[in-house]
Formats: sequence, C-alpha cells, structure tokens
Amino acid sequence: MERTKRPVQTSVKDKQLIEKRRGEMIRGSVQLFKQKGFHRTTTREIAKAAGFSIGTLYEYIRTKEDVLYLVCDSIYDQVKKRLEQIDLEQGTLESLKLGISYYFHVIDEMQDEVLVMYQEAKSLSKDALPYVLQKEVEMTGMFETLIQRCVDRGVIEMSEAYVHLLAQNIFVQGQMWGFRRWMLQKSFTLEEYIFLQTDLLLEGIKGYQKNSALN
Amino acid sequence: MERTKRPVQTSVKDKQLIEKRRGEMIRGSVQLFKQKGFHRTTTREIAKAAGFSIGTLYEYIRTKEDVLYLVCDSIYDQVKKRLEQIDLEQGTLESLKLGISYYFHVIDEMQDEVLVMYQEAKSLSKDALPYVLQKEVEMTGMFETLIQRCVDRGVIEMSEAYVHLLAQNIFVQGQMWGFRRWMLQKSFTLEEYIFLQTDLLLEGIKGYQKNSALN
Amino acid sequence: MERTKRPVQTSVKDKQLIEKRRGEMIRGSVQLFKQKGFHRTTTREIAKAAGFSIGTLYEYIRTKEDVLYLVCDSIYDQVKKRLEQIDLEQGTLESLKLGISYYFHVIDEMQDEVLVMYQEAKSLSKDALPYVLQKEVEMTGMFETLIQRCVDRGVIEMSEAYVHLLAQNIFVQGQMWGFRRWMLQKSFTLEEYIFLQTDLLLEGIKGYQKNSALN
Amino acid sequence: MERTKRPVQTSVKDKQLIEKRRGEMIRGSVQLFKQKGFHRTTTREIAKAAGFSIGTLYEYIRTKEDVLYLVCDSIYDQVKKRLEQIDLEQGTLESLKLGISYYFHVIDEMQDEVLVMYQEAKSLSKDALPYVLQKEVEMTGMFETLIQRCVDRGVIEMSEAYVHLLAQNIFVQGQMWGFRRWMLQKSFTLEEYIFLQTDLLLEGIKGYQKNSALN
DNA sequence: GATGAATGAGGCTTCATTCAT
DNA sequence: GATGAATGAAGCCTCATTCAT
Repeated sequence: MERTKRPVQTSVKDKQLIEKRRGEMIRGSVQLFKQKGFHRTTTREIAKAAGFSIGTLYEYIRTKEDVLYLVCDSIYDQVKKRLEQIDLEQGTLESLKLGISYYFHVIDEMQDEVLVMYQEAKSLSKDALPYVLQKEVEMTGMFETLIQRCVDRGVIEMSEAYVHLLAQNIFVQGQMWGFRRWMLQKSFTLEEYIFLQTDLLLEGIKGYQKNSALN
Repeated sequence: MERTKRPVQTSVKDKQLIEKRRGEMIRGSVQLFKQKGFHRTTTREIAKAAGFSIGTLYEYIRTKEDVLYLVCDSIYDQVKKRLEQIDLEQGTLESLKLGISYYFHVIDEMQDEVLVMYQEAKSLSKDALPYVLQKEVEMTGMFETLIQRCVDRGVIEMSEAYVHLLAQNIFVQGQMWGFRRWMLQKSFTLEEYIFLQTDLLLEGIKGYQKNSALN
Repeated sequence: MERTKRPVQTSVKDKQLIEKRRGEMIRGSVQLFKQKGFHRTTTREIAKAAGFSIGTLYEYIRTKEDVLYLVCDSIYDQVKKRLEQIDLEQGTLESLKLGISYYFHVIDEMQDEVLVMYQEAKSLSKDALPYVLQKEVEMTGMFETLIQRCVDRGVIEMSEAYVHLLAQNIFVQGQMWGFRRWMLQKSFTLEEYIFLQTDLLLEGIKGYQKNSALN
Repeated sequence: MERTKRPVQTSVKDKQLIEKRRGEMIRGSVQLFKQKGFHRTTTREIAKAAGFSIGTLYEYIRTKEDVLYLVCDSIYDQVKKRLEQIDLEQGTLESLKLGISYYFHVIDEMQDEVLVMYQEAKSLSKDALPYVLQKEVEMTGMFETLIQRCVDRGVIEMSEAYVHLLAQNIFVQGQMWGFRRWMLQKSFTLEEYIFLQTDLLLEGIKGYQKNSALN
C-alpha cells in the first residue's frame, strides 16, 4: 500500500543525504509555491530557498517537475501520516466525530501545504499524477473505513454507495476549509466549522437511517 | 451587482468586433487551457486557435493574463446566466431540490469550462482575482437565497450560519462533480449523484430542524 | 536528384526572407566554425555574426544543429554547383585533366568552407547525416562519369572497379589539399600539386591500360 | 625523435599507477568518443568507463582536453609502433608493396581508433596539436623513406617532390579506408582495395619513370 | 590515493510583447 | 484593423572542475 513511490533520479548515492537535501528542498519550495505558484517559481529560487546552489539542486532531481512531485508527494505523506493516528476500527459515532474533527484540524494546520497541493498537483505530468491521486484514494478510503465500521457494528445503517459518497464529502469539506478560506474563514472559526459540518453530516446520516428503517 | 467587469484595454474601437473576436479567443482558449493549462499555452497558440494572427490578438488584449481573465469571466457568466433560470423565490423543498438538480446538471454540461476556471483562476493577478471571486460570492448567494426562502416560508427552520454553510456545501459539491470526476464518475451516474447528495442534504436539514424543534 | 533537402522548421513564412536570413546565418557561421568549431560556437555568437538577435535566429531554425546542417548543406551545394561547370561528357583525356584541375581550384578557393564541412559534418545527427553524405555520393559520381566517358569513347580502357576507385581518389586528393594544407602547402603550390597529382593519376591509368592491353 | 611527449600534469606520484590508470582511461574514452564524439562525452562518463570516480580521474589529468590528447597520442603511438615493423630500408618494389599492404591492414584493424583520432584531433588546443601533427609527419616520413630507398637503389627513378607526394597519397589512402568506409567498404574488400590501390600507385610510378627515362 | 558531493558559469531555447508595413 | 517578423529577457539544465573527507 505504501509502496507507491515514483522514483526520482538522483546522481547522489548517499540515501541519508538525499533525504536531508530533499527535505530542505521541499520546505523551501512549499513557501515559494504558496506565494507565486509552481510556474512562476524558478529553479534558481528553489535552489536558493533550499539553501544550496542550482547545481546541487540538480544533483537531487532531474527536472523542475520532479520538485513539484516531491512536494506534492511529501505533503500527501504528511497528511496521511497524521490521519493514521485516527482509530478507524472502533465503529462508534463518537470515534467518527473525533476522526472528522481531527482531520479538519490537520487541514487547518497544514493549510498552506494543502493549498499548494491542490493548486499545483494538476501541473504534474501524466507520468506523476497517478502517484498522488493514489494517495487521495487511500485517504478517502480511510474515511470509508471509519464510516463502514459504524455500519458493521450496527451503529448506523447505510448502503455502500452512501458510505462512499459520505467519505468523499468529508474529504472535500476538509479541503474546502483550506481552499475556500477567503470565504469560510470570514464566517466561521475552525471549531464552529467542525461543529456545524459534523452536525449536518450526522443528521444526514441519522435521517437516512430513519427513512430506511421505515421501509 | 452586474457592474463587476474589469475593463480590458483594446486598441480596437468597434465594440461589436471586439465582442466577436473575444468570443473566438475565449472559445479557442478554453480548449487549450483544458489540455495544457494556462501557463503551458502560448499566446501564439491562442491566436491560432482563435483564428487570427498574434498581432491581431494583441489588438484585443494587453497581456496574456487578460485572456485568462476573459476566459474565467466568460465561464462564470455562462454558469451564472444559466443559474438565473432557477426560481429562487418559491421557498418550497421541491424548488430547492430542483435548484440543486439544475445546478448539478449545469456543472455536468460545462465540466471542461468549470475545470479550467477552478484550475487556472488562481493564476490571475491580485488585480483580477477579486472580480471572479465576486462571481462566486454571487453564486453561493443564490443558493443562500434559495434556502433562505424556505426558511422564510417556514418550510424549514435553520439559523443563518447553517444556511450559509449549506449554500457553500451545495456549491462545492457541484464543483466536486467536475473536478473529482476521475473518482466520482466511476462510482455514480449524474442522476445517482444528484439523488444521493440531495438526499443527504435534505436529511441533514430535516434532522437539524427536528432537533431544534425540540428546544 | 536535387530533391534531397531535409526540411528545417521555420516559423517565418516569407520564403524569400528565409533564404536571405539563412544566407546571413550561414555566412556568419562558417567564419565562426572555422575559428572555433561548431561545439565551441554559441548560438548567441551565431546570431550576432548573422547580424540579428538570438530570438530572430530561432525564427529560422529549431535547434543549433540545424545551423550546422544548413551550413554543411550550403557548402556542398556551392561546391557541387561549381563542379557542374565541368563538361563531363566529352570523354577526352584533356577534359579529364581540365575537370580535375578545375575541382582542385574550387577546393583551393573554398578551403575554409571545405575544412568546416569535413571537420564538423560528423557532428550532424543520424537524422541529417544521410542528406550530406548523399551529396558526396553525387560528387564522386561526377568524377566517375568524367572517367567513364573516356572509357566509353575508348580513350582509356578500365574496369568499373578502377573507375570507381579512381573517382574516389580524385575526390579525396582534392580534400587533402584543403585539410592537410599545413603539410602540403608548405611543399607545393596549387599548380604544382595539380600537375603532380594529375601526372600520377594519368600514368596510373595509362600503365593500367597498357597492362590490360597485353592480356 | 620519440621525445615528442607533451607532459600531462598529475597529482599522483607513482609512475606505474599513472600508466595503469591512463590505460584504463584511454581504453574507455576511445569507445565513448567513437560513439558520441569528444564534445558530447562528459568527464563523468569517462571516469565511469575507466572504472573509477570523477575525483580520481582528475588526479591523473588536469582538464578534459588532456584526455583527448592522451587518447590521440596513444593511438598515434600504437599505429606508429605497428608501422615500425615495416622494413623501410630494403628498397625493393616488393618491400614497398608489402609496406603499403601492411599499413592498410593496420588501419583496417584500428579503424575505430583511427576514426576517433581524425575526427577529434582538431579539437585539441593550439597547445597540444603540434605534438600529434608531429606524429603524422613522422609517419608519412616512413613512407617517404620506404619509397626513397627504392629510388636510392635505382629500382625506381623519381624526383623528391614526387616521393613526398606519393608518401602523402599512400598515407591518405590508408585513412580513406577508415573514414570513408561507408562508401568504400560497400564496393571493395580490404584485399581488393589494397590490390587496386597498389596497382594504381605502382603503375603511376612506373609510368612516371618511363616518361622521365625518355628525357 | 580515492571518493563523490558541491559549485556556478554558461549553454540552448522559449515566448510575451512590439512595431513597421 | 491585420499581419507576422523581430526582439531579448529569462528560464531550464549541464557539466567541468574543486575540495573536504
């Protein structure tokens, strides 16, 4: 599952060094991409922000696009790693609520990164895109599991299609907080947003459940 | 309200000609932006796709970014114009459902355009961005009105904050259909998607309403 | 026969202008290549020597290698055009001598160009090389005809293989005068060189002829 | 005579090691230069082909051009060493024929090396070029001796100028076999080529000799 | 002596924009 | 109004060379 890494060519051999340098590179790039977007950022700026020369930059990547891939991949990884803290298996409404709340907090904390990822990922080549989309599938899969366990334990009753769609809705509503901040964050605090969205989500679930109980 | 047009400088005087040429330009550009994105599309390609020379292109715009603005603006206008078909004022659940359904259909038909708009609008300069964001505000405003009328007529009971959030949710779920098509359109037909989302939305509303009725 | 031109992409449409600009380009490039070789010459230098900007240069070619191809092709053409002055059909020893002498004079006059051609042609891509080699085939073909006519008219008697080889020898001895000038031109004047080489060549022919007459 | 070596700076002291490493370097480089030419070959590739690191490469040379010099020098040496097998002093037509034949065989066996040498030597700096040209002088000198001895012994009669030119012709006809292989080796086997060229050469000589005998 | 990571000058090419016709 | 040739700043990337380990 975690095997999905697209290799990025290096001429440096020391694995640890690669990890370190790429970390520096990614950190710098996120800041730049946030400010000016991928296309308006030059490789020279990336190198400078990373703290090394243009030559060194190219020891660790092959093309500028590799940087974008590395950045997106890294952000996905960070988000995913944090989401792995969620206890997906408990199968209670409480754990579902907690999971959603935790996810929204993560998005809030990583707002800049998430924004970059969603605005720039589409610039990835046909070659690299599948790798990051795969990560999205995995993440929405987590929400599906989270909900499905509630179904499994009889806490809620819901068809697979609804579970799938709900997971997507949760996922997108998280992102929404990040990329529509200019609109949402004027109206709501994070906690308000979480409270309201969770409420709507769960009422939707409960309503659905009641209806189907009638049949 | 409709006054929100940012003027784009021209050296041509004939208003009708301007309209015609810009139409050709926008049509061609949408295709190109869809395929390669704004940054990877050259002004030469735009001119060619529009059917005139690079020199002529620059008679109708001042910078490449003007094209992007014109494209985004035009798409927003088309979407908005179509949404204006919706009867916002009726204030029945049925009209709310119809409105949502109609919106989702519009998005589905204009998928490519919507995609372009959302992927490229962020490349607009600080100068032009407000003009298109304003359009978004207006559109979500329409959904707010649509819901609010139901509240006004007593069909549903809901605080302003919820109305605001619901409007945003509807708006984003529409877009979702377009920009997450690679995931959603594998699992659902448009009608299924509309049915399920509407159901969840309205159950959320009803659940909410019931709860607050208890207070 | 003369159809063997590899097209070089242009974004300029005016055929005459292309011809003119490419002429300027080639003239400047020959000077540069002569001095520093193709690889050590920069595109900026080429543009400057041609008398226009780097941008303009790239309106008339697609890659730096195109310049090399154009240069080689042009030189071959010039040499060939001059060789076409030779009366190939007469079939007398005198005309053979005249032809050789004329060829050596052409080489002498175009020494720099010929040098460039022979030193740099090998840098042409697999794509372009055949086009210039074809020209060589055509040129040696001319010498073959020149000799063959003498055979046809009974002036000399010689098998095809010898005719072929002789043509090659003449061709290479011409080039020799250009690319071994550091050695030859210290020992001989052009006229001396022509006289001696022609003498050796014809004696070889006569000797050959006599021998075979004995059989 | 053999003193003509241009020193190439080293930071390594051990003479034997230098010899060994340079051997590895030259062997690898010939392959690379043959395939891609000197300019398109990188120092990294050279180091890799030689079997050591880029750092080590630079312990044995000072600049990339040193490699080219070393390669050319080495090839010339090999060719010359083999030519030294020829008995120059015998002064018979038979020995002349044998010498020519032997030389052509050497060229044939070392085709790749010879090609590299002739195509890349021109990239040597003004500094290094004389050293390799000197080698050429020495080699043509060998052919001069070979012929001159025949003159000395009265086997043939010929002025110095002719001897000089003949030597050059032989030398160039050898090279011709290598660098015009695309044309010659389609028409002739090596033995045919040797036979025909020798024949033409000797008939030229005999013809010349007869003529002058008449005077 | 050997290694290979780091450097940055400099090369090739693109492309938004202008302007003479 | 339309055209398209001209411009050159600026971008991406390579690679010979150095130097700390």
